[in-house]
Amino acid sequence: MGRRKIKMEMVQDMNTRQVTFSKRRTGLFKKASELATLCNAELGIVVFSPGGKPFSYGKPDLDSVVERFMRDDDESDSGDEEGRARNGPKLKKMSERLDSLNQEIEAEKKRGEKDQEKLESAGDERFKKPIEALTLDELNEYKDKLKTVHGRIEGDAYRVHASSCLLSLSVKN
Amino acid sequence: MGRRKIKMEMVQDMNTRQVTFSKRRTGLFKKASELATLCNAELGIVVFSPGGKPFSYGKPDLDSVVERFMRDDDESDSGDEEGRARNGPKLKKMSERLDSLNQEIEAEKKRGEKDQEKLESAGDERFKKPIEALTLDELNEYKDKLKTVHGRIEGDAYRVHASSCLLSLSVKN
DNA sequence: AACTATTTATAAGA
DNA sequence: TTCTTATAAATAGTT
Repeated sequence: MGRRKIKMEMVQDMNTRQVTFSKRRTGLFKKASELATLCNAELGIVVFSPGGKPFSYGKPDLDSVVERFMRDDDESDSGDEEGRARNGPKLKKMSERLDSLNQEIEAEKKRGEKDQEKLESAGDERFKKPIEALTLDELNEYKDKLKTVHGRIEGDAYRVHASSCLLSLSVKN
Repeated sequence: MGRRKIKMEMVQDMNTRQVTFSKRRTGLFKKASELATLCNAELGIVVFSPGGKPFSYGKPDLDSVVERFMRDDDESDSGDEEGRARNGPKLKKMSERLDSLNQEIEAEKKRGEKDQEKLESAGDERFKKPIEALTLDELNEYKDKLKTVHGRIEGDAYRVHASSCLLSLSVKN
């Protein structure tokens, strides 16, 4: 659709890839809003840029669309394509999902305990209380401490840890 | 993009609208898969046709994208447009969401009790035990009974009732 | 479901 | 990042 046809494979040059993402994300959201308007359809989109930043579009809003989809029992015609579409996290799958999150949380709690031991020996006594009792601010501090203790933590694994703890907190109210 | 330019407003003719939806949904999903491929990006889309049928696309799959988005703390650049994009149901909002669902569940339980009274007087004793103790199969039977008792139940309200009960069950494990 | 005349999206380049 | 423009791609109306 441009000066020349391009191969449908990941754009190698990082710069070009970012530019392509930017342009095409804009185009995709525009198409989405047109579809929503022309057909009075509800829809939601979530995209992560190559850099990991989240973008979203929703009509009337993402939450309601996702919720409606979750609630819908299993009878969706799903799209397909290379990255297969699926019958989303329908109700039945919600429990599996929650289970898996809880397992993650449990696992991370244990890891957290080990980290705490290291922290204690590092002299900081503030984080001895159970992780559920920490405030969000404290959790952020804790996060930084953990980074120090771990030395070099790969971003992804760390993110899971932190978000699992946060989720634990929010679920418990 | 066609024989002539069209106004960006809901297509009036039902038939044309359905055709437009079909063509454009296909186009949208194709654009999505191209974006995902070219930029190695994760993305998920959910759309409801004018007839209310759900369609979805996801790479690697819708679940993981939605989950990742939910976990992501608040720092998303969100898109915009007429149907505003939002910072989705981020972690903090998850608890509110759960609260609201729980309230729904509580309300529906009470309604369920009244229904049960009617059911009892209708002679069926099987559903006296607390709703949490019912199996999914029993719940489905119960569902059908309720339909009978209620006479004519509007689809949407009923759907909320049923899914709330199911969610309640799954959340309790 | 296929076919095109047109409108749109966009790859390069500035 | 924003704009320009040559070209590829999507699609509105038609068959």
